Formats: sequence, C-alpha cells, structure tokens
Amino acid sequence: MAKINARPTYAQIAQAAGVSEATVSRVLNGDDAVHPDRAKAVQNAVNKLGYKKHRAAAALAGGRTGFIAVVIDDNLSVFSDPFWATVTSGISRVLMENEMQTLLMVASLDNLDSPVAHALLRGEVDGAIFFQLHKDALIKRLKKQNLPIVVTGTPPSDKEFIFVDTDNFGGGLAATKHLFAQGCKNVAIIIGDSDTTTGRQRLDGYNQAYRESGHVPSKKLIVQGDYSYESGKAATKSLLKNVDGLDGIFASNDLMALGAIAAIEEAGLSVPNDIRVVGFDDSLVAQTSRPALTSVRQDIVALGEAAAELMIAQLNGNYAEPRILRTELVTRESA
Amino acid sequence: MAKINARPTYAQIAQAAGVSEATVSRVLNGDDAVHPDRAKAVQNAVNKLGYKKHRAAAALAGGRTGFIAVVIDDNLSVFSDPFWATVTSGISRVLMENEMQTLLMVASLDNLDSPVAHALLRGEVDGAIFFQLHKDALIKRLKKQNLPIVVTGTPPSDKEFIFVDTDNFGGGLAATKHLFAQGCKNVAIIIGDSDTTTGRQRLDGYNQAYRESGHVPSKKLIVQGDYSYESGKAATKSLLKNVDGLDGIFASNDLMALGAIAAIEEAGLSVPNDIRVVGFDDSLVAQTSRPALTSVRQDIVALGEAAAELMIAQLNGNYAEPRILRTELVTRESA
DNA sequence: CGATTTCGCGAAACCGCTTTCACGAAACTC
DNA sequence: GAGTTTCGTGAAAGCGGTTTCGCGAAATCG
Repeated sequence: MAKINARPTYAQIAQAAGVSEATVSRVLNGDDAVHPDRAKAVQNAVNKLGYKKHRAAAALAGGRTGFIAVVIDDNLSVFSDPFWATVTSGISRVLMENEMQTLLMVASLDNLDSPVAHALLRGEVDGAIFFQLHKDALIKRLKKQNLPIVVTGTPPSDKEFIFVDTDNFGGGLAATKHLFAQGCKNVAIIIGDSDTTTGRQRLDGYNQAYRESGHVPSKKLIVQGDYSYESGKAATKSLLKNVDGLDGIFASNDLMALGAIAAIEEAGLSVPNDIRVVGFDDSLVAQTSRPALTSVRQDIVALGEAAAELMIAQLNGNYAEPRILRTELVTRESA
Repeated sequence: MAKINARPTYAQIAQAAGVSEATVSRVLNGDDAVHPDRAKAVQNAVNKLGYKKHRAAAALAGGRTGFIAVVIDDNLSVFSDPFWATVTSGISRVLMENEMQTLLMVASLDNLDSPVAHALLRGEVDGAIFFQLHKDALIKRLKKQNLPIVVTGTPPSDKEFIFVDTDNFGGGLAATKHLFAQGCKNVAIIIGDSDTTTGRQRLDGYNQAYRESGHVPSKKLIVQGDYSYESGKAATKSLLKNVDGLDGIFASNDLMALGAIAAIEEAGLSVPNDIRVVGFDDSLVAQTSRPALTSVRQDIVALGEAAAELMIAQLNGNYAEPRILRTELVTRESA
C-alpha cells in the first residue's frame, strides 16, 4: 500500500562511507571489530543520509523481529480497569527507548490453538509479556520453546517465571500496622478477591501485622468484596452490623475504601474519628475524595517499565530475576 | 533469539503440491488465475504441513507489513480512563480476525521528529489509528504520504480524515429531551470539557433539545466540570445555589452524574423526585449506583471495531466514510 | 485450419539486511 | 626474520516470501 518515498539502504551507506555492506551491518549492530575510522565514516554516512534500518529486512535476515508481545487475557475485567493500560504505557515507553515495538494481543488464553498462541509459538515476536495468570498452559509451552517471558503480577507457580509485581504483602502490612499505630484495636480487611496472588498477598500482609501486634484477627474481621465501590460499601455495612468496636478498615483498593467511607458516614459515624480507613493503589480518587484517603501507593507505570527492562535483560542474555516494587503508604485524612 | 523449530516454507509446500513457489504465492494471496485443481493441491499441502506465512519475509518482499499502529497521545489522561483501553480491545479483535496485528505506540504527538513519527513515516506499518486529536501536524504529514489513517473521535477539521465516533450530539439531544419529557422545566448541563469536539457535541445536543422545546437555556444552566466525580459534585452545588427551580441535570459522563446525585442528596433533596439526573457512557457504575443512573449508552468496543473496519476497508482500496455510532438512552431510576 | 490472443504457470530476480567464509595485512611467536 | 596467530574486511550466500517476465498450450479469430 502506502508507497513511502525511497529510503536509503545499506548499499548507499556503504558507498558513501567507502566500505562494504558487511561493515555497515557490523557498525550498526555494535560489532566492535571494526576500525574506529571506518566506524566513524559509517556513522557519518548514516546521519547524513538519515538512514533507518528496515525492520522487516532485519527480521528476515537476523531472526530477531524487534517486537515484544503484550498479551492480555480478554476474559478478565482487564479492560474496565485503567491499571493495565497504565502498565502497558510503561512497557511501551521502555521498549521504544530500546528500539523495540509493543505488539498488543488481546485474546483468551485458554486456547492453545488460538491465533495469538500461534503467533507467539511461531516466533513472530522476540518475547512476550503477560498480565496476570490463571491458566498457564500456553505460557509453559512458550517457555519450553525458549521464548523469553515476563509476567506482570506474581504468577501462581512462583519461581517458574520471571515476573514483576508490587509488594502487595508489604503494602498490606504497612497499611495495617499504620492503623494499629493510630490506636486502632479492631482492624478489619476488605479483600478484593482471594483467588489471585495479589489478593492473597495483601491479606497475608494484614495477617502479619496482626501477628506482630500479638493479636489474632477474628474471622469476622475479614470480609470479601470485588474491588468495586458498591462491594466496599456492602462489606462495610455488614462489618458495622457484626463487629463491636470496629475502629479500622483496610480495603484492598481505593474504590472499596471509598465505599467503606460512604457506609460509615451513612451510619452516622465519622472517618477518621470513629473509624479509620486505608485504601490501596493511591489512585486519583484517593487524592480527591473527602476525607482524602490514606492509601498504599504503587507505581504502576514503573511496574510496566520494570517488566520491559526484565524482558530486555533476557534478550541480551543477562541475568534477570523477579522484581518486587516497593510500596509507600501515603497518609492523608482518612487514617 | 528464541530459535523456534523449523517451519515449512514455500519450497516445501510447492514440492508437496507439485507446483512452483510462484503458484503457491498466488494461491495464498487469492490470485484467481490459478487452476482450481492446483489451487486445491496447494491448499491441501498448506493444511497438511500446517504452513503459516512468515511475516517478516512477506513484509520484505511485498511491502505490506500486516501491522496497524494504534497511536496514543500520552500527554492526555488517556491512561487513567478505561475508555481507550476498551476501544483498543475492539480494534485488536477485528485486526486479528483479518490477520493483522496491533502495534501500540504511546508517545507525545507534538513532536514531528519522535521515534513514533519516524516509525510511522517510514512505512513500518500499513496504517495508523489515532485516538483523539489535538495537534494534527503529524497526522497531516502522514496523510500526505498516503498512509491510511483512521481517527477515533471526531477530529477538529472534520472532513479531512476518516473517523469513527459516538453520536455525541444525538446522545445529548436524547438525554435532554428525555428530561423534558419527564416534565423537567429547568434542565442544566454539566459539560466535561469544551475544547474537544466530543464535549462540544454533547453540549450542542443539549442546546438543540432546548431549541426544539421552544425555550432558551439560561447561561446559568451551563456549568463546567472535568469528567471527575468531584467536579460533578462541585458543579451541582453551584447549580443548586444559583438556579431556582432546577429540576433536571444532564451530566456529560456518568462519574459527574454520580457526583451530581451526591450533591443533591447532601442538599436534602431527592433523585429523581426533586431533580432528575442523566449521565453519559452507561458505564458499570451507572448500573450499580443507587439510584441507578439513567444514561446514554455508547458501545465502546464497537467503536474500536468500527475503526479497525474502516482501516481494513481503506487497505483494500474500498470506499470508507466516517462512521457515527448510534447511542441509546438507558432509562433507570435517576430520570 | 492457420494466425492471433489469452491464459496458466514456472524460472528467476529481487526486497534489505545478516552472517559465514576466506583472504591479505598486521601482530605476534621463538 | 621465517612461521604462526590474530584482526579487519569484503564477497557472496542466504532469510522466505512476491512479482515480473516469457513461454507453451488453449482459446479465439477470420
């Protein structure tokens, strides 16, 4: 289609620099076994002619495509949550800096026979970054084929893949400890889901804080939501009904925390005077709500950047190990 | 990197089918000037060997890459809003069905000299889909190079590009008319922004409804928010203060509508008894909030699908004209 | 029925870059 | 200083498709 105006090729660079095409290739691929003078000549020619490598040609000849797949399971509510889009923007930025492109693949991952699976298996990309993980048949298969892989979010089978994640445990711990430190005695947690490692780790942090405080949380204090505002509100209502002396709530995300505050205020109580509330994510709403929400901040863009960096490390044959990103408790009015 | 197991090539298909590689290519590219028998032989061989075209090779030889760029301006709050991610999922699905891949490019578009701009100008993709448009220097440049382009959201300079958009005008009109039909006399609008066509069109629809009703909206009835919950609440508070007999509010998105409801209830009034409220988007919160929100539904995934379809039409040399997607008023409790 | 078109198909060039291979020069041996 | 390595380099062979070109056979013509 689009017939773009003629671009310079190796032939022209080679001629302009007075070297062979092989040497041009060497220079452009960082082969150091080239005499500095010639290398400089090539560089000059490249700059002067505004040369840019032809991706397809390089891919065909070299076997490396310069593409990294970002694979998103459309099953999940991934697309209703800006979280993943934000992660992706981080990935994209870092990849682009390294002259790679982000190939977006949205598909259900159950199917080992889907177009996406084929594209991946067939080596149309140099690596793949996955979001969340439930079924991991495909990804295991890919790994067997030596396709470099990075998982965003802790995978169920921990040590098998290279992954990046937020320190959910540490965040939950810090949030809960903060509530204790503020004088709370009966701290509840509203978990978002119990079947992802993310949800579980935040709960683990909560439990750990209790353990460190020398107390044991009553089962009544652990209630379940689904990360929505409404579920936070409902969960809190039931807490208010069932728990005597409730004075602190750690909600697994900001939306549920806001729901909790709404329920508390509807019950005629005040945040933070009667009950303190901490959220997770430090999203925009945490800052703008009233009372402003104390929340565990995670750097979502950084998560994506880290994922991309781990991918690049793998591609370069460098050692890459899972990365857990630190969280930070941002204290505001609500606790 | 990843050395994938050997894949069949034309040579093997050709041999298995007893034809030349040229014929294989013809069959696989839908050239009809091939004898049916041979074509069938090729098809069989392809199926039997599980052949899949090598993208890079095809791109190099044929000039078509099979990639469509989805270009997102990172300047904007694009990534805090799940809207764009949803659109993208629609795009991706349709492209994949047509054996094309989605290349995600996140970048500030101001710069005519960015890596993204170069990748686009250089023909690394067969086409580009843009989200929103503020600066359009780059896109004009690309158009001059005959790069097929689709814009999601009405571009400022309307007729110049092929675009897809929701019928914002019709939505605003329907929402406002609905309020009148419910007996409202003084209907206010909370606009989200006035500098995008989207925002302007919704306002235009509102004004049109007034015109059709034979009345003129007081300037006091038009207030500004920024699509956030808080801004909707604040705007409504000022409306309650400044407007006598206010009995209807059309908010330019659901979040602001919810803010409006909160403000109304805080003022001791009831929705919909005292004041009716209509939102826009029919997002998840519209369905789960209490009172459930009457809202203008737009099919966001369909928006992406339409964008991809228009792109494919262009690539096939078919006539493609801008597409405005119908909206639908979903009536619930709030109005 | 011979002359002319049309049609289906294969040979081969080519897309732009990477990489192997071999060769001459420079740098080492002892 | 002759013999052996090492180093820098260019020629050339791919990578796996697409496309042009031309040829023989079939179809059309007069």
